[in-house]
Amino acid sequence: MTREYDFKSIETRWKDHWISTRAYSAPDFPDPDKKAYTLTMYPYPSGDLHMGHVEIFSIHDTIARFARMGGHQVLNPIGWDAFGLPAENAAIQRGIDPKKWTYDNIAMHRASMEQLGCSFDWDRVVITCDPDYYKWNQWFFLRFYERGLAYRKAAPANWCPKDKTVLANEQVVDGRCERCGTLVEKRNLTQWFFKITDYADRLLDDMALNTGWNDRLRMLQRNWIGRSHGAEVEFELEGAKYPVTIFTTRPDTLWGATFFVIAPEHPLVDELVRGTGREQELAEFRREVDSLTEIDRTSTERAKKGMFLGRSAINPVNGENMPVWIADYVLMDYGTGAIMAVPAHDQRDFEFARSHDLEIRPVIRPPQGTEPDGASMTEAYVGPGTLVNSGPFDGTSTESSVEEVTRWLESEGRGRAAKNFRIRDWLISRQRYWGTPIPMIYCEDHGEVPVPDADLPVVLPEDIDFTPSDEASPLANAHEWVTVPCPVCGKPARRDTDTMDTFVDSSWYYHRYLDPHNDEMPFDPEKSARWMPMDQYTGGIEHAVLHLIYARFVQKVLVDMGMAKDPEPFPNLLNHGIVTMGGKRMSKSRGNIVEPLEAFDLYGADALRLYMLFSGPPEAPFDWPAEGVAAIGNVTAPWLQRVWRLCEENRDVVHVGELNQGPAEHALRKHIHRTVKIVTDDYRSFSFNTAIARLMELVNQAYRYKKVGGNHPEVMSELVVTVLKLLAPMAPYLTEEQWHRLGHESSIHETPWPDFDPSLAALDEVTLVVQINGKVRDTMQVPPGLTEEELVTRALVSEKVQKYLDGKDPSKTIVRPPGLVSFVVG
RNA sequence: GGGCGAGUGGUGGAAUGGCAGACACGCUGGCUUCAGGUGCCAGUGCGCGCAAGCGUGUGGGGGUUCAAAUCCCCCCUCGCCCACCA
Repeated sequence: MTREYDFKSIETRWKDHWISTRAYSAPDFPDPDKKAYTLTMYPYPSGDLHMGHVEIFSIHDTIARFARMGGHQVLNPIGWDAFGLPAENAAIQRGIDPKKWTYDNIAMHRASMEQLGCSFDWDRVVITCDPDYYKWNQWFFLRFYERGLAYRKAAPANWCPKDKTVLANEQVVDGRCERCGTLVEKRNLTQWFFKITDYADRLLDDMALNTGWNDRLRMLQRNWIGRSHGAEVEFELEGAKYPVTIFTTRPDTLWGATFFVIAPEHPLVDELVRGTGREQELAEFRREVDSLTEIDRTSTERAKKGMFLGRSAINPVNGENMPVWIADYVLMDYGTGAIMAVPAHDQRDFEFARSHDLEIRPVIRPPQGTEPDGASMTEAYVGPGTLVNSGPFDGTSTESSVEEVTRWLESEGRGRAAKNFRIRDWLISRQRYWGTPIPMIYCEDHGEVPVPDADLPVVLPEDIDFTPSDEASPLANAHEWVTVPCPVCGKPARRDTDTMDTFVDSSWYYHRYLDPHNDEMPFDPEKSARWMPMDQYTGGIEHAVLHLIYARFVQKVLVDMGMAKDPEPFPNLLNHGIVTMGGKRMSKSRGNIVEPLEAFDLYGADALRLYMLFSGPPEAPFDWPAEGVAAIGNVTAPWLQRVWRLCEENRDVVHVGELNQGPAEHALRKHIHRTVKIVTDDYRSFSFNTAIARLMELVNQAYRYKKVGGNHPEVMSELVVTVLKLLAPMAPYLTEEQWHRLGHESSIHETPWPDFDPSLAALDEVTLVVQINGKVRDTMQVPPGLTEEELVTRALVSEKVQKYLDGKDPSKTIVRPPGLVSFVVG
């Protein structure tokens, strides 16, 4: 009796069963040879799950379940990135308690994850807004402070006027706030930083250890860290007490330096201008620069503005005087904020020299042609060549000149080899409420005093007015909380009222899963070492320069603290593409949301999972078709029905007697074993769409076999069991249900992955393709394993081939076993 | 301005030097059905042809090769990253 595939009751039943039996709980101490730590980036709980989550969870859960069936002990935890602005904004706009809002959303998320069939270990949930978690953010902050890796400084910071908080450089995209798109302003503020720049070299060099990263991600990080090699050179400046250091990647062009430029904000500028009578002019120039937005200021389209300071600098290589300028194209926060200008060989300097009538002196002669002439050049020459007008280095090739000049500078005591980085220290202070309080106290007598470990956590006060303002952080409104005795002297002091960037939370959470209930330490390094490094991480490419760079940095600090052993935490990372509809990110205001709940209701979790997996490779972006959820009803839902019926119709087949196979059975068995081989490879390379395609072919073949009267019990039994197992990681519910209907007591997800018999998986004929002059002229079926001579003989038998050869002998014959012969004739 | 990636039927995609379009969706026709839906079967890149077949075809142009979606050069389009980065 065939029963309908009632996915609703099946999915609900198994979901509850897996939860109540804690089916996916992992041990603390796994067998080192069998452990597999699979993780997906924890979500931010703003509302319920959306289709982007569904895609990543479908991919990720398939990977975790495949590892489990492959005989691994799998740790597959989940948690929530629960601090952050959306909770606070919901609170401000709708008067909801941010904590309640967050936990309500987490509950919705969790229900949807369970419904989707995610094999998470629910005993290890980590929620970052829980004091048991953020206590350890504070503990790490104090350890960083002790190691000189957390420091406070006044600096121009990126300020988002809408969110009313500062942002890290990584959170500013094209001069705008990454979250809300508002133009970012610069503000001078005293803020806490983590010294990620100390780790810049290691962050770059250790990337080689991340063998399971794609090139795109590597490149994004490399660009962001932005290491360049060159030299630091010291210049004496008239009117300055100390020499000024510049960084250049082209020390070999030093003899072509004809002026010196400093950033307008450089602290030295006031000192230099004092007494030159140009103070008024300077103030005006700065006002003009200040009035520009960051976007305008850094636009290469704009003409470069500058002002002569009335001072000169001495070129250390030849003692020449060069005029000192300030110009808006020199940036305070890159390099040293000062440059030597070589207009003949740098396009920016060239443009500036032309518009301000400064000398252009070529010092590189191109390999061909003549020495450029400064007066007639139309653009800077940046190519290779031979040094000229360069004192002792005349005649040196640019291939070696950078190195040689640097050595010379070092021996003369005028400079040294240097590296420069684009990456800035990580600004972690936020002037917002819903985050980890920074555990520092400011005392009139003792300055900044760390909160003693014994007083952790510094708990976020509740019931305060958290409306943000331009003047103070919301926590400043918690007057009773702010005022605290100084840990040193006991006199009244004030707490830091800023909270930490939420990326601090996510930079070490993957260790907390390994010891989630520890109240003595953030995690026991022993326990962590049993599961780390992570075996497979999955997440979005949008975190390429945010989470992934911060977490790698913190991991390296953990190594230095002796709390971790692996320099790289995530050697294998799978990036999934973004999910859109009509090419646009789904959002309520656009009305282009495809709802997971509707999909669960109409087609079931298995059909939804399978649909996401079948739509293309995991890395590719995924654009929902216009029909929305209904697409599932056309694609994977009917196919699952087909699988269901196949199982039901063959449920009663049992092993009976000898395996007397006819040719049809033999062909079908071969198909089964070939499918196991190919689908297993597809799983390993995350090619789930083709794995599903191969399973569809096998199921089609089974229906065809039955249609012609095939009914061999053993072969059909093997087929049904194999299809169920190969499908189990992707469609966990249907396969579990059918597994039990076949009479098994235990879960299909705990059974071993199927093996294949290589002799059955091998093809027993191959298609021989015969080409003449590069065109396919005939194909024929031949046994595998023929020698090259035999293949040629077979090819020549063909009438079509003979027709195209037209009696001529091939002038060339190429044979590529197992199935290609190519003739070339006259 | 620099760098990286992509461009294949009506659609999602497959093939990474060796039969282009696997597997699906859609569409067309047929069977089942009172009908709709479901289910099942067949066809489906384009051109000519009743068909067998022939030609043609992976953004455009050129090249390498017996053989190119795949490798190389130029161009176009789209996406992403970096960007007055010294």
